Amino acid sequence: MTDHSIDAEHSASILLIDDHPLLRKGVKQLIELDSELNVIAEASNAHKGVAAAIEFEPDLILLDLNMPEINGIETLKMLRDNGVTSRVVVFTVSDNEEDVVAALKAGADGYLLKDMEPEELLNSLNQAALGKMVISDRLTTLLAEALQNKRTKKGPDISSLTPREKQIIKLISAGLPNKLIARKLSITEGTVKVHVKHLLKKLHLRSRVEVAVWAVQEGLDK
Amino acid sequence: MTDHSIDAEHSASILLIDDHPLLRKGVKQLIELDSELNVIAEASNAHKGVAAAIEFEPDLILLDLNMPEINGIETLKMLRDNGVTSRVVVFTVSDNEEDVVAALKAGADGYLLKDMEPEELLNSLNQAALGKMVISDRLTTLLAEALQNKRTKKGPDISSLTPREKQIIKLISAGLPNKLIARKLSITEGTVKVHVKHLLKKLHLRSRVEVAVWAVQEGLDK
DNA sequence: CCGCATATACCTCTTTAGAGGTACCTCTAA
DNA sequence: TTAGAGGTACCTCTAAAGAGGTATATGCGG
Repeated sequence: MTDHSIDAEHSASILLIDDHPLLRKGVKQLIELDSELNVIAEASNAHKGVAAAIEFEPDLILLDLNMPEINGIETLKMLRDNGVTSRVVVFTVSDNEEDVVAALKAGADGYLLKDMEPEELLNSLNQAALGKMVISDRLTTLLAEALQNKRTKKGPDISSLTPREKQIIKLISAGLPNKLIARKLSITEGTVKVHVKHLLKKLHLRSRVEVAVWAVQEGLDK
Repeated sequence: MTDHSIDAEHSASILLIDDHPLLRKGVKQLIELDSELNVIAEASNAHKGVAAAIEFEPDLILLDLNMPEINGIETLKMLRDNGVTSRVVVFTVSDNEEDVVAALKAGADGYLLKDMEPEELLNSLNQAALGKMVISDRLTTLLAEALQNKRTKKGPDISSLTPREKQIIKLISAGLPNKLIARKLSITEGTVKVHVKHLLKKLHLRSRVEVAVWAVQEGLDK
């Protein structure tokens, strides 16, 4: 019994989703070299991956793009639609611009190429587990060009928000707790929580703090 | 039994701190006309006021400035030092610039003059209860001048923060929960909570959301 | 007319945040 | 050398936040 429950505080749990068993094996062995990282589950396709993500709630999901039937982008959307809030890092051989942009727009928290150095991969995964966006260095130029061409700068999509939700965002950004928001709008706190929940899902954000920061940066807080 | 527990969600509790019994009586009668506002306690001096604030945890505190022995500004500082996070609105006859600036720098959430119209007072108190800063109209010019003369624009004081606390602020602004902050700094979640607690007290803020918004607006989030 | 989106309400449940306290260690200034 | 500030750790306790579910009323476009 190697139940190191104390380590639970400090080691990040990882779910691998990739259709190549050999690659999963290799990545798993590599990751196990790092005491801060821990592979808690593996999945060979989108359906199994989503199920595993829901069951194990990993801190981090390593997701392959080129999978049969359902590709990585679709898998990522399925994960988000099923309420999975784990950090998702795409791990693929494709340095195709469309793939990179599509993954990031779909809410990926990172995009790593499979030909990177093992030490670099471990380092990147640690950063990702800590909430940092990780992108392979080779992609920076590509990303810069993608941003120049299309002003796709919007991560979250404001247009999908209802008037009520925009109203809630302003109040969150003013630092008000749900109870005060409820009083101000003359609705119950429970209803405010529903709106906040919807907001987080639509914007692919993880907490009201991220909503507030995003709103202030986008100038939506007034 | 008139236990309108349902109204508790919607009516703001108020503590009056003023050394004039007659004025307290008058204000209380006025406030009781508004079903959204409810005077739950009164105090005639600073000590009783602080004790009452700790005991009743009112949503809003109406605070007189000109009191014998301990004045309103000192009372306000005592309240904050004792962990009272209620909204505090100064209610006084003084339109003296030093008083206004001192009250606001000490963390007052409003500054209302006693010669204002009753309806206006009720309206202002409702706004204050909802988290809005309320200032009597007559003071706007005065405030503008005060800001021109001294660049006293800093509400919270950044200089009092330790390096560790500034570090925590950046991570909060990045949207990280305490657990991830702890991992990133290789300390325990409990210790992170201690730092956050100190931050909130020093900056006179009420939640990590307010910290994040403030940091982003001040450009401290990087 | 139906189906869908929106807004509201209420419910349970778990996790996160925050207040309060004690304690220990290190460094520095009085 | 002592006192204080800063950082860390751990403890309990309450409140807030968020996920999940069900349900009702309204308005609007097919």
